[in-house]
Amino acid sequence: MRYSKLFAPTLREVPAEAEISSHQLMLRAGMMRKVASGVYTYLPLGWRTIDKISDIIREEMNNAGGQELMFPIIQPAELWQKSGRWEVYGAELWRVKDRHDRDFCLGPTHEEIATSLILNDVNSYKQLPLMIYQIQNKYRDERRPRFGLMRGREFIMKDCYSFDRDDAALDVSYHLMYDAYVNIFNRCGLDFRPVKADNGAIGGSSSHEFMVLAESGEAEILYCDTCDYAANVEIADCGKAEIVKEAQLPLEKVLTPECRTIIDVAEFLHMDTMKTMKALFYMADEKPVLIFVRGDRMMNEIKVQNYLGATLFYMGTEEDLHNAGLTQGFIGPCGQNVRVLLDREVAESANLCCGANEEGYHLKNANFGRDFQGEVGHFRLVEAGERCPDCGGSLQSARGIEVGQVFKLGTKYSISMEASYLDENGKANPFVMGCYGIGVGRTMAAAIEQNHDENGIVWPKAIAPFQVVVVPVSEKSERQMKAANDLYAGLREKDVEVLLDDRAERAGVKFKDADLIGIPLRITIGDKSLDQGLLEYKERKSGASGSLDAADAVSEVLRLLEGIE
RNA sequence: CGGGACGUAGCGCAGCUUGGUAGCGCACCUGAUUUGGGAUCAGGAGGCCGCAGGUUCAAAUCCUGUCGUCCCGACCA
Repeated sequence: MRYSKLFAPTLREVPAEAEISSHQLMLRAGMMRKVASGVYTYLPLGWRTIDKISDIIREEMNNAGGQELMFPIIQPAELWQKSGRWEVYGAELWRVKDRHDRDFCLGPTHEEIATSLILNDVNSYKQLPLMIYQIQNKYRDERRPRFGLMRGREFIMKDCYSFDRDDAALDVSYHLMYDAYVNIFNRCGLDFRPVKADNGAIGGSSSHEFMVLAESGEAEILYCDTCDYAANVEIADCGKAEIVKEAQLPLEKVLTPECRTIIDVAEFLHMDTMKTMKALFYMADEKPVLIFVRGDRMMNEIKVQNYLGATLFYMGTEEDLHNAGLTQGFIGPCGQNVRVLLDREVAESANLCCGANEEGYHLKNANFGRDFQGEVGHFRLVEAGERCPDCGGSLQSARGIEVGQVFKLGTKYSISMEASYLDENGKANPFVMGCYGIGVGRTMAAAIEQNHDENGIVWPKAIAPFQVVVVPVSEKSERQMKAANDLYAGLREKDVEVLLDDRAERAGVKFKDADLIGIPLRITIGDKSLDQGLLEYKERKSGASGSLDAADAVSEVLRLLEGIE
């Protein structure tokens, strides 16, 4: 590509709307432009990288046995009504009507469509396993689109669906995909970690997320410093801490006027917050429930919701609180009429302080079993520094960008959509499914988050829009242009993606742009070195520079490229 | 959806308090001089000041509404 013809409008200044590096750099490097909130045009440079990532994904998916196809974006409401998600998915589902006032949606994901395809065209165990995937735009009417491509309303996703005859076969498919994902993100040059994850709205039995480690990541992960345990904080577990044995003291009711928060109470009674418990009041499918965790801990909504199996789950309003007959600020588990969930730490600790269910009073030395009852479980967020649940090592915290997720769906969709196959005995069984997603644009953004410096993007070679940029210092110098054109032609012949900066710009501008758009290798052609029969190179990432023989430039460049990651 | 902020040229901003009909830097076009890390000078093009009402002789500026955008929280590739 000749730079003079390339449509890549670079910006010197950072657009005010962009907050994080990847968003700023994609705009500055002329890779994309915003059309509406969470909706973007990919310009040629951005699209080339999207293409490179897509190609890597395709190769690995095909190697794992996947077959590419293309589902429609527009999907009829009936399919979603059948699976039950037309109601459950909520406002995020982008609903549209046709001219006959019939309901459709723009696909946020394709479990329904995939299942309905298989339901019609796959009938026998002999056709299994089957793995189908596509790379396509997805639509989610996000409450808050954010950070450019990180969270858009329209985004490019690779989604894959596996159909197997039983759980054991699903295991095989799942691991094939898991390994393919590891390969994909490695090939994209990303520093990432697969972590255990919640299944969320998609449902199913188990799941892993692939997290690219970055400070700007929206997710918090915990990983063990000793073994390979790693999990999203939403579902992270921890090993047991030693409980200091303590004799149970008599229950005592104390006056605590105006002490409505844990901090107030702890200060007023001169005790540590870890000797208190706090009450969280939620509505689960319209029924009130109280969750108690130690005063210094945070409740884990996901774990509680999963435990309750609730679809509608939200923190109770003051009205809900009133209806349940609770006194805000003084809620305790003793003699409680509302359903009580106790974090296991609360059940295991002795002599905690809790609300007395009476305005202005708390109870000291409350003990599980003796003074209060409840369903015990793991209902709190695990924190960095706690014990690894697998090996007892220390858990570390990191932030990550979720670029992919693999799910074991089981029979959730095949049962609701009545998709089954006949086994050897002629008996109908529901397909056992898995689904596997990769955010392609998000992967690109994550790669930039992880690979940039003050001058711009530093692309990993595998996903750079061009591998080499050839920069003649002056486009007016005939011999520079001759050398540049020769090298350009030679590299193209070797299938190297090369950009020839033939613009009538000063060298400084060309260098700045080359750095900004992040081309891994730059070849500079100037009179000084040409006089000695040499060209100059500079590696974007390492900054390493030197000369190479002009007469043998093509093979020298190929050799240099070999050494760049 | 709750909280906060902002909409003035492609991008970054000033002007608004105290109303008088729009300005700066970058980018863009022409010419000259330059030419190895975002050149200099001269000339030029580009804006219904988000939109709609209202107040006023007069509105970018004051008032109301509306739309859009961004950030923080609850949700997810």
